[in-house]
Amino acid sequence: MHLSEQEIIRRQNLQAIEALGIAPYPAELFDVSHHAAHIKAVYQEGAEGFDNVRLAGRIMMVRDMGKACFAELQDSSGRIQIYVRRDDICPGDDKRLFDEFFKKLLDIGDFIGVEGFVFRTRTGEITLHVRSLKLLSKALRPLPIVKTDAEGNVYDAFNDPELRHRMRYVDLVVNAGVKDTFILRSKMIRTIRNFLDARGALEVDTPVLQNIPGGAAARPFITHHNALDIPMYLRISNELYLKRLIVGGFDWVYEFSRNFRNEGIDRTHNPEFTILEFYVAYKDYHWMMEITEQLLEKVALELHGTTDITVGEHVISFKAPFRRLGILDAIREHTGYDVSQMDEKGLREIAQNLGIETDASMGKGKLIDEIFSEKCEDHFIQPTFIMDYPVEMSPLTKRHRANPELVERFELMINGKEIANAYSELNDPIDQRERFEEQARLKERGDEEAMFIDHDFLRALEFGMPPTAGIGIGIDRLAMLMTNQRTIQEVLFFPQMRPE
RNA sequence: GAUUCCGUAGCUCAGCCGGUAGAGCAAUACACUUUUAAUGUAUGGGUCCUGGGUUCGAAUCCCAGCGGAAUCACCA
Repeated sequence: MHLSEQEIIRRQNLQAIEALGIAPYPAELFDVSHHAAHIKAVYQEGAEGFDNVRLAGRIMMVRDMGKACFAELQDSSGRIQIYVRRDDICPGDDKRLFDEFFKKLLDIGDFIGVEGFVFRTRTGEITLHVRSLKLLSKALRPLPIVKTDAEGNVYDAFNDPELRHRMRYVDLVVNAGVKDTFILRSKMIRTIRNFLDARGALEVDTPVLQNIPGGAAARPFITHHNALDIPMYLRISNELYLKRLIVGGFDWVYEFSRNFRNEGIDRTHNPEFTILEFYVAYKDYHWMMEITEQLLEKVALELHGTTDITVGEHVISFKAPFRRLGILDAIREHTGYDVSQMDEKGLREIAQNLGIETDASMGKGKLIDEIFSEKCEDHFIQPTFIMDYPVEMSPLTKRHRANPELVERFELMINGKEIANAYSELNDPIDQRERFEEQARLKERGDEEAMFIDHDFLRALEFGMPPTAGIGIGIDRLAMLMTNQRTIQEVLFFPQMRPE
């Protein structure tokens, strides 16, 4: 095992600490009474309750002044300065606890617990004057120290994405703001959960390991069940299970579903990701648009106190209602072509005029989808419901009430990206069987993402499913918007990477 | 999966017309009793990603591999 100079020194310090009779990893609890941020927020001179304060955290910086030191202690809430004077922590003749242990053997990154009283230094810094100090855990590796000056300039930032993501624990300790992103993500999920629960929705758990990976068009991860000796799949979607629960008589079910798709990794894709799905009986996709815009408006308000959210160069308004636009109208708006009455041949010509590569396998629906995603999608920065997709692309969606070539589907576009996908759910079991059979034909022709036929799901539909609206909302992408992050890796604690 | 760029001290980076490996922070030692990213002085620290090749000589040039980033493809 190769150790750097600094690691060797820390191991020597560890041994020296033990030689002084001090436990480097004590077992007993340390009774924390306060947190740094709270003290800094509420402390006033002469205030009660600040004379027996117990804090615990990492030492992040030491300013050595000889017989006294200033140090910065970082706990889960933030940093606070502590003042350690030799004669306070070593009242007798034996000064080793300060001269040896504190000044020489403690390192940046070590966890300590301190007890003392809060005061304000002559430069105005709220500080804990330490009366006693205890080592709680010794750190054997040096942290990359990031410094920030009074103007907010950051020096020596720990900013290599590979190291930050592989060692997120270090990233969280040293990079201010990383924690805040994840706290905001958590608050976002809590807000959504509260919103749904308040309306009577039931949070449910459905299988992650599935026999048939249904509900979406994607390549699954395959595994194997030994006792049953059958292949199993990590779910690409939980859609078909939530619909079974609607068949069973629940009015509104939801699940934050961790899905797995065996596809590329880039700044908007991770092999496992989270989608909120919910299904509501007796509703349609118009109702779903209303509840979705209310939900997102609520999330923006809870997280930021405003509906205007800054995302990169844009300010995005989450104020409901959002714009609604048919996909064919969107194409007319951004290409000038009216494709509503066109046949496949006409669509192919237009696609080619627009510089889109086409091939013979593309049907009408696929061509419309291509034209939209190549030429239109990027333009929808403000939240927009794109509605009424071609039927070919949507095997689980009810046909449009007024136009049988379309389906009652919308995708919510924000910042040029799809954030949500929703339908009036197909509940006609005969139509559903035909659509599955069409998918099966595509699969036989080599389309790896075409859907499997799920006979049990068809059986469920044959028992009868009420008219239902359903939606999937990309939680990671929504978190990117709400935290103004440009990569999915920044909103996942441990994004997938190649093993070291 | 394709293309381009990158990989040097614990961290951030320089060095790359081939000629003994550099800086700042961090570390070590000493001095300093209230400091605010950076007190002063001194010191130590590197399989220059890995493996091959060219060369008298490679961190530097060439090839392959590994890892990362960006763009594209697939997808949410």
